Amino acid sequence: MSRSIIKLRSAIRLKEGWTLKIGELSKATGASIRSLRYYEKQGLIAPARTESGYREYHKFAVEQVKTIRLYLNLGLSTEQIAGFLHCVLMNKEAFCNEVLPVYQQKLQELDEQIQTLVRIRSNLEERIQSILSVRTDNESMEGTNDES
Amino acid sequence: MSRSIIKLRSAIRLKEGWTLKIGELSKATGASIRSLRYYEKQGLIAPARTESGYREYHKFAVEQVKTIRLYLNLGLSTEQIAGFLHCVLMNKEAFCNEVLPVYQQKLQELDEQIQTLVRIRSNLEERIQSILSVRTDNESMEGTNDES
DNA sequence: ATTGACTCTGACATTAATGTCACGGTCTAT
DNA sequence: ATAGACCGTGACATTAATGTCAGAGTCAAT
Repeated sequence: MSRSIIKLRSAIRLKEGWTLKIGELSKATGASIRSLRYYEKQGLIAPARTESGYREYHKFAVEQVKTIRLYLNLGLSTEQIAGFLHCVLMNKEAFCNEVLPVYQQKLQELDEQIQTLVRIRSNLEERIQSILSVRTDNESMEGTNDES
Repeated sequence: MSRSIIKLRSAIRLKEGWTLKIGELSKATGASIRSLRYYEKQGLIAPARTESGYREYHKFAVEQVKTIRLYLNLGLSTEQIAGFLHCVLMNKEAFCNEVLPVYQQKLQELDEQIQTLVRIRSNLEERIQSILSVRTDNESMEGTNDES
């Protein structure tokens, strides 16, 4: 079909670097192709499409995806990220009012999780010490039977 | 069919309290019926069956289930628990050699998880402080156009 | 006998991001 | 035009314990 149009598009893409295909974006960002498609389904990124259906990412998508991954690494969900991504891509984070409440909620969740883990850790530590002290006692009275 | 046998069995159960049905065990332990069946499938508990197929738990099963839940609350998996449950039900924990390595591995996992969460927490805290300080700066410049 | 409470099994759902596979279309260099 | 690399969609899997439902059988009291 319209070969000439496709060739023109290709020439532009190659010469000016305006767009990336999904594999190129994946390499540029470290996100897997699978993840890039997932981010799109979650409404975090909306690439254009070529006539043949290929995703066509603007070069700014590289920074956009890196930003998404930064927030994911903070433990935020794609849904939470979707709530302020549009703003933070255009402004400094501090000027996006949606960010702070999400951060503060996440901070509270983290504190609860840490507290839980630390409590379990203490319990476990005590039990280990208890076992070790019994072992020490028994070593000092050589002659008793260990069992599994 | 053999009504007399069933009646005899029932009489024994009621008079001596030798066995519990699953609902009774559930109430006695706080574990849901669903969970009790799950523990059985995971090999943690093996109730007898009546002629009609009902689970028939020995009264010691109450302590057994409470023990299982104690270990689950320490974050151990049913598979790990299965590895030493038999021993700890008959001996003191300290005499079961399978326990300590599991505890130590779990302790290490906990330390890693806590470390990760604390790291994320610090990052988040910094970002929150950064946003708050920007907000404060802007408030104090109310009406001025100066910028540093 | 009937009823209501209890039990049985088996199956599907839950959470969230990612991996992986199958099958088929597109692009590009030869 | 053909091969090989790339891309598309859709589906299933992953983890672990638990919830929930459906359909059917059992028990006990009337």
